[in-house]
Amino acid sequence: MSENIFEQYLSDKSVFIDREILSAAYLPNKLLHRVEHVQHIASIIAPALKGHRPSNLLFLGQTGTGKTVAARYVGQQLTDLLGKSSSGKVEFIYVNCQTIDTHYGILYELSRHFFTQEEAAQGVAPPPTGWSLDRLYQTLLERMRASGKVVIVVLDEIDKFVAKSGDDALYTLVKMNEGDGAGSGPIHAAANLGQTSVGTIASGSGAQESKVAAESAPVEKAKAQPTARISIIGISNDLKFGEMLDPRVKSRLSDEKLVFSQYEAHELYDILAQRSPLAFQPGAMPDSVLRLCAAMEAHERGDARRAIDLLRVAGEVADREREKQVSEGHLQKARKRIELDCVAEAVRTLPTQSKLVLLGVILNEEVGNERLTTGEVYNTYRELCRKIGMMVLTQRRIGDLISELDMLGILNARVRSYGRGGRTKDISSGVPMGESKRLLLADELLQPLKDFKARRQSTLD
DNA sequence: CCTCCACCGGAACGTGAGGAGT
DNA sequence: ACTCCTCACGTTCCGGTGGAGG
Repeated sequence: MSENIFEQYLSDKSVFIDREILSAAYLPNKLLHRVEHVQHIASIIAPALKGHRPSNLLFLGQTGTGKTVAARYVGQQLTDLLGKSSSGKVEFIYVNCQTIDTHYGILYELSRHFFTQEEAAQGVAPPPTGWSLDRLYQTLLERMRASGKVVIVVLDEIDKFVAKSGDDALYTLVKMNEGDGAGSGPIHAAANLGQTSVGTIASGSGAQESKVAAESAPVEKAKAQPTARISIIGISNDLKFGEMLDPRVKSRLSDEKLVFSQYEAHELYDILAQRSPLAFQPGAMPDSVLRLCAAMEAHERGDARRAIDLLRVAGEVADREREKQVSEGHLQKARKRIELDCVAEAVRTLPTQSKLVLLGVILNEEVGNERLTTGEVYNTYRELCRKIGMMVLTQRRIGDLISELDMLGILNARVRSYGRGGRTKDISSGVPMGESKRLLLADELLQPLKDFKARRQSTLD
């Protein structure tokens, strides 16, 4: 065996030319079916070119409806243009709040655009950790002012940020450009609402630019210092985001709201057809497969990202089967695989207690116990806990865990009444048994349960 | 129509971890 | 180092309930 085991893969022909085209990072040079959105956004942001602060924006819409790509696209266009005219008076910053979700983290991220590497080396620039929030905030604010730039910050998945750090944190961001003629009205009301942490920061900054937050003597114009001009574009796939926000944040953030709706089948098709020739070898991706892919996804959620993923995975399946062309069969297999991956991921990342509950259900079904009730699942769960020395939670709590698993689609549980038999949940597993059991037992803690058998319920006779 | 089972699910409370300010 | 606050996760308590069987 002198052949290298990887050689075959090297020499293998792939259906792909460039797989990256089908990744989330790829930004097409023309955005299909979002032309109006993009133009609207451009018209709102345009004042930045003249040094004015644009309104804040909120993009709402479910996943894969083009929110992020639209924002990035506009940012790209903007920086392209400024690159040519070399005026560089606008700073466009994209932050994904899924990875950066703390108050400090975001301010630090912004600061990185305003300090050079030398400054960071000299210790002048804010470090990734270590400073107090207040100091970081002040330093950044000063630098922003001095730069004279209009700063446009995209906060993708802004709901994650708010969930983690609270709307206070968001408030301080939105408030960075206070003193900017427009929208300086409601500060005083806000100051009253202000909670401790924001209170200190906000009033600190306010005092410095003599735009006092304390309700005494509001000085109307503080012209002496240049003000920071920040505009925030928030992106959320929670359509109700904003409603739950503190009113003072809400009123400032959602100057303009833009809703992205789901793509329809023909739109998805166009999007796929735009990328396909760049991503696949000529002839490797038949039109019929594109149409089917678009139709399948449109039927589910109209999520362009998923449709593109699906196409990529289908290509990978075809590659593995050494086919030169992607077929509808590959597409079906790809869909199954993606689905399975989702479930597997969900099961694997469950907390141990939930895993035990799920395992309890599966073990019961294995020995043929149908019609599981909360009580029965609880009994099995308790035995499992004892076996591995886990703390046994109360039935009340387990009831909640079962409901959570139901919401995740991992279990099916619905409340049912059996008359004198009582009112309880009717529980069954919603995932393939064998596969899930294997995943659960892969957890070290659950290893000792390998050979555990649930007791047969002595139900009806 | 009334009972009564085996839970459901809301509310209030306890606890420990972790972040932020002093 | 210390205090204060918030949050996630659980517990205890308890009124509520759909519907088969009397």
